[in-house]
Amino acid sequence: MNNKPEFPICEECKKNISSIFKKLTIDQMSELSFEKGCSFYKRGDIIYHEGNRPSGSYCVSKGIVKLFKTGVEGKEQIIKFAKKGDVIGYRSVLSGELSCTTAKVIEDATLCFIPSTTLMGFIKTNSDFSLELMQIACNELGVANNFITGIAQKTVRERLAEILIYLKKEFGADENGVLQISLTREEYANIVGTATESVIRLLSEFKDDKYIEIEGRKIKILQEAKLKKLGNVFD
Amino acid sequence: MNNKPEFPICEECKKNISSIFKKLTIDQMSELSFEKGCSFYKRGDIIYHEGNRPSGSYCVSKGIVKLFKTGVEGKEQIIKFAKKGDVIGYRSVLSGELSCTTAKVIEDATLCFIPSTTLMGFIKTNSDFSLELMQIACNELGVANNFITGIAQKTVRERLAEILIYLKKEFGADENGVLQISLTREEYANIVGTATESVIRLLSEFKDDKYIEIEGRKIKILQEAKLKKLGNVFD
DNA sequence: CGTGTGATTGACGCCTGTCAACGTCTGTGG
DNA sequence: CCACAGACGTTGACAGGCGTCAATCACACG
Repeated sequence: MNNKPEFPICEECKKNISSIFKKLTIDQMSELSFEKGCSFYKRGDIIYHEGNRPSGSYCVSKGIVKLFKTGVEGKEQIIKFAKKGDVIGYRSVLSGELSCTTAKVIEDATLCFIPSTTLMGFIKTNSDFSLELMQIACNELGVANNFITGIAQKTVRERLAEILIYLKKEFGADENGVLQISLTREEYANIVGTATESVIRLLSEFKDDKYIEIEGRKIKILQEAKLKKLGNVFD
Repeated sequence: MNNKPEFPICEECKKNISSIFKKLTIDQMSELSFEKGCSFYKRGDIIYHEGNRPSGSYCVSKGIVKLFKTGVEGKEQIIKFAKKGDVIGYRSVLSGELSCTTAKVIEDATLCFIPSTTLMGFIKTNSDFSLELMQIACNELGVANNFITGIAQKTVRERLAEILIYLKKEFGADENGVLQISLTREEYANIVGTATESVIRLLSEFKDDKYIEIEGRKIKILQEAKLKKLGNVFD
């Protein structure tokens, strides 16, 4: 009957345990509801561009967004994925710098826009919220440090195995073990830092070794333990 | 006459423009002076270990400290260097996680220890201080993202050129252009993510190309512009 | 049906990691 | 004072992982 995408309610977001907004007061929640904007995006849409001065941050209500930097030669380096409950674009707002990444939609998404002034207001008046945000930033910093170490020390093969495990853990798999997230070969390459052809060849090898099954962009994890071992992933 | 190393005064640190403590109130400054500990460390000393739960953070008053993660095979990956005015160990305190790096002294150092409770107290009661700290964390996150992109996309040669430029910018050079910071070949390798032998060979090549001069650990930058071009460094 | 994007495969070769041997320097202990 | 150990630096040989280029195929879309 009504095919219009649903407009997200902040209260709903607040209930989400992982949401930073749970620390907001009632008044601040209504302020947020009033100030925030909300938009629907399709795969390929760009939320914000690297190098621009951001006017606010975004909260992902639905869908998946990739954040990437553009290196020399124009090659993308995917820095992270954001899904429901994640806040993106806060780094540049807080540090007062230009955006260091571009945010692009991978899976049709709904995002709420939070103006810088609103966000900064919350930070200045609500220390719990502020601390929560700080925790997120610091956690992300730890993840980045791990990423650096992995990319610097592991082989492409190991990193690819690792990323498959990560994607399963982060975005889940269906009842058959097929990864929920769907990425192009090039996107895989842009995560692990290699050439598209290398990804294709290595995925083929994983398939030959019966670690995974491939059907187009659908990747089914058959032997997670073997992949973990290969990728030096310890839980 | 008096060869004892000088004990740093917080007030002095506060004057330092880059210090986050400039946002503290008078009362908080005296609290900090009262609560803080201070120690002297020699090259090779470890400030804190990866995997431990930290009891506080440290402010570098003098010297240089390297922060590194230990990857598989025990190889170090240097994540960052900290020098006068930098605060280290705050990430795990704020995120409530275990330390994700080890901090080791590279150049004899003086550090002030700030207990977690003191730091958290400041954060909860002083939103300016809190914001300042958040800016530091977010800035560091941006640096990490750059690092990831570089290490994923650039060749070892490019990264080595880049790091030489970075070290000059960050730690300066004497009147002859010799880098102030002194690192072993292995440490260079652990920054750019390569083998020690590769660093040695590439530094030799840079020398042959007259980009640098080498005398033991002293590295003199001869042609910064060429190195910048090689490393794809744009100011 | 032409066009464009993404996936695949093969050929080729260089960059880089690994292994091994050796040189240099410093500090330590006999 | 010398021998020795240990850390660090250097060089050569060698293989193979991985990037690059090019051609082809599959598939969706206007």
